[in-house]
Amino acid sequence: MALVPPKKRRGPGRGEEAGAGGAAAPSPAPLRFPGVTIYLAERHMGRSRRAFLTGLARAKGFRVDQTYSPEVTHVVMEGNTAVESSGWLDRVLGDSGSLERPLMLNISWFTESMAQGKPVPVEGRHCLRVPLPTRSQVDPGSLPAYACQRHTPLNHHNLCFTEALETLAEAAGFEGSQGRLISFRRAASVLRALPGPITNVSQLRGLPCFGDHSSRIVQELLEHGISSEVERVKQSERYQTMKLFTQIFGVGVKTADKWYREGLRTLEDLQGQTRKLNRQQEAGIRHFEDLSSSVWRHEADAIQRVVEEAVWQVLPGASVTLTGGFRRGKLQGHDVDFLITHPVEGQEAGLIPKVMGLLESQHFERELRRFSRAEKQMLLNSHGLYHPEKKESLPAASEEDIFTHLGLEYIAPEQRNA
DNA sequence: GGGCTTACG
DNA sequence: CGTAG
DNA sequence: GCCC
Repeated sequence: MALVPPKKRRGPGRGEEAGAGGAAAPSPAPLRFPGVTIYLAERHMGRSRRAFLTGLARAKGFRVDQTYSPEVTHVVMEGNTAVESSGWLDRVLGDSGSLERPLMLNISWFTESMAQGKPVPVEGRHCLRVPLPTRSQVDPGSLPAYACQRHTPLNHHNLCFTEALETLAEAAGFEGSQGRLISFRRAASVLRALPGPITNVSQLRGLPCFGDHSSRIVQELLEHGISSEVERVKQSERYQTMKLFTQIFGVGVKTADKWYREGLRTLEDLQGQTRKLNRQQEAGIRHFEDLSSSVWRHEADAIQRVVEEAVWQVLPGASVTLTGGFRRGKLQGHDVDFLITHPVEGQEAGLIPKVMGLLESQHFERELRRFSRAEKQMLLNSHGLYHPEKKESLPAASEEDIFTHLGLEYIAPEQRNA
């Protein structure tokens, strides 16, 4: 496995700006969301509104391009119909890239993202509604029955339907119906592999994993834009509580169900009494917020560089590879997975504790410098301590000296696993 | 009506 | 019983 | 719930 080269920071690549007619860009904020490039389709939006929205987004650190290019990840159109959006996309993409199509979104995704000051995860309601009649028929029959025989992109064309089916799968799991769970999941997976949106129930004919129930859900969504069954499930106290509880690290369906039957409903209910939580669950609740906050791809890249540095100090020649969701192209995740290997089998034995120790000592070092600056107004570097106001330098003769000058008790290296 | 991923702590 | 990819 |  090749070593991962230190990645160059991506240039801003704000897209061909400037053009002649573009509204004078008032010093846009630095780009904050690598991996998200917005294109606002002017149709139904109008030039002035488009310029206004562009300025708004750029001020919040979004990249907004004035012309369409393959780098665009999110196309936002005013209005709520995809009837002309697919035609629009066909025109701008030409025959070239059938893969790597951008997300086609209505203005709700844009306004929600502006309100939150960050790109919100794309959900079904953000997608352009697909009208009933249309050409672009999906060719069934040829779709293999196993997901491992199909190409399944992260971004696809049937989010409204897959979300609904995934909800039913999840709810089935909460009721202990593993069979139903897997069936709904397979049906959703099939839709993720289709080359275009389902626009008519007839297109489900012949697709694997689609029986009466899943087909009915899609039909309801096509006809009413909503499925009463799915809505009922999402509203239910049972679903909401089970979802909350099973999100806790260390809590599965069995435990969540037991708690539900005992009448518990909220995280506070769980913390309330000295409930018999095991260590894992206790940590799961304590770090609930942290574990549910999201990590962006560029943050994962930054973490990779940190991990690489530490790993290479301990084991030169080792390779650190990003795996998990980010390897599959996700822009957002809730953890960062690495695979660490070395060409000589066995060399990696015992690596992890060593790397942890190294990172922790780095953390201790960082804390020492932060303490020095914040509490003592002194700058600490490898040469020693410096007081910028008094302009005095305190060369570091020994570590003990530094601790003494900072008024700290000396902490031996083996006690620095912070 | 049986099967629905698998290994590990 | 839980977690992981 | 869907497939065999």
